[in-house]
Amino acid sequence: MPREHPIVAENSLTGKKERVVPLEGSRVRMYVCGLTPYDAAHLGHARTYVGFDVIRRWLQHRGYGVLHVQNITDVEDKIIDRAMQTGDDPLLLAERNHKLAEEDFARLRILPPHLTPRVSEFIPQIVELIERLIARGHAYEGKGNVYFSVGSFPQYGALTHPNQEQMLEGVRKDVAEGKRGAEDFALWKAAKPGEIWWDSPWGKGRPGWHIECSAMSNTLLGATFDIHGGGMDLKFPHHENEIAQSEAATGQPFVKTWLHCGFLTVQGEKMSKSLGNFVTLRDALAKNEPEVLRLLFVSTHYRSRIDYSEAALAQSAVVVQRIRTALENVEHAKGKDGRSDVEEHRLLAQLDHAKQRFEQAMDNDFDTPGALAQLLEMVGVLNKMASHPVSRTALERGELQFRTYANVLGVLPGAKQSASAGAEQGLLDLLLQVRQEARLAKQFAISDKVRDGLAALGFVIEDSADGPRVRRT
RNA sequence: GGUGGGGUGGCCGAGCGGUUAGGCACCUGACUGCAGAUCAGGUUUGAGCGAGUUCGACUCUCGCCCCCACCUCCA
Repeated sequence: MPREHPIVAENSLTGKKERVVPLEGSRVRMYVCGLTPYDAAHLGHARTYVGFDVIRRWLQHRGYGVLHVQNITDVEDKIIDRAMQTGDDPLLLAERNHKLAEEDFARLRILPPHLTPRVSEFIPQIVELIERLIARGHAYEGKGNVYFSVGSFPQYGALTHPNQEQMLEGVRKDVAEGKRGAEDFALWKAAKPGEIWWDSPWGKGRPGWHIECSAMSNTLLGATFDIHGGGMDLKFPHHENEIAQSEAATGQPFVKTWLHCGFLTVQGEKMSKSLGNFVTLRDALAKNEPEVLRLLFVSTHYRSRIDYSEAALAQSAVVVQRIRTALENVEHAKGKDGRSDVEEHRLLAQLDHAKQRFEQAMDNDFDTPGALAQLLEMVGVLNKMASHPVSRTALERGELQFRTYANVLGVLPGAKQSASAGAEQGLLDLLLQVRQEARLAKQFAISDKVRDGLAALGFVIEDSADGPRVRRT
């Protein structure tokens, strides 16, 4: 259990930075609004989930036990529409897309949530919650639909402070059957012909949007929990309605800290399926290392907007390569185990300083750009350690520290295939040997021809004090 | 229109009432046959505009301009 609680985070509910102190011991209960998997996951989704992944990793690094629940909204209008078009079973369609998204997220090194509840698995809990809301006078049935009575919950709007007009404009016109207050929203929708349905005390139907998150979080995390997150766009009406449903049903505060991620934009516009300007995560992963995408995401604060572009991605790739090079330099330096000296102590002290500032940055509302700056500071120190060279012990200590913090951001690149295997490796070694001999004989035209030729084939040769190094592009 | 967030050096992007953010790009030097990597240093006397508070503001206050998001489904 952490001895103290150094982390502060900006709570969307209050707009202020608040100390993160778990409601119960050192255990943080976190609910993140997940995907509605009617289609492939795109980079915008990736941004949000990497954001919460880093938050979770930092909480864990600080000694908290995080229970991470992230739902899958597998019963929803868009899924039903899509399934109707293709003739698919809506639940199977959702499950299929979810599996694909899960694979993508895993490749992005996003830690899987501990629980991934589906709406279709929580129908009894949802029905029970709606019944409770009706019993408490916060909901009513009309023509097979059930609505939440916004008027019965005077505290409505704590998160986004919508005015009356907004609440009225915010309602959906197509589900107005049997509705009393224009600002009321659906908890249960009567089934239309051909739609998926479940039996309920109000007839055949399905849950409205919003209610599933209240039912699932209440069942899995309790009436009150620590952190609830999602994209900025979910604040209104989704999260506002969740608060109303949950607090009206339990009479207890719903969530202590609300965290919202900013958007990924393309040329200044939000990346979304409806705008058609999205890049699927799968495509992005086919063209970029996962660490490059993560680095792009963490180089901006989680609440800020990230403008996606090829140029930004290219810049991230350069930084990832810089990290990889530093680790390679350290690896090579380990072979020549130097002496501990004053310089070594100075470098270790610099490393320690960067570590402290990294921690300060992360403690301060998960300031990943600030933390990244310190991580790159460590890269510089590591390179100095590699060229000094210092003792093997110091190198190993430095490397371990660096890896620990790089892992918090999830930007530690995996080793690239150093070269190749079998006969190819033999040919490569032979060419390098011939090139070395040419260099020693000052036959630079020949040695450069070998280097250029190999570069064209994807093998970059870099000469160093202790021989040539091969890197694959 | 309402609500919320923001406008920082060529580009990306933080913190902070006075002390170098960091990266990318570019230039110079060291190292190298050259290149690359790395290190050292430098470039733009940074802060949308105007006014105010202050010994001092990029950081606080007010006004104006502009951008984005939410207000319909949305991560």
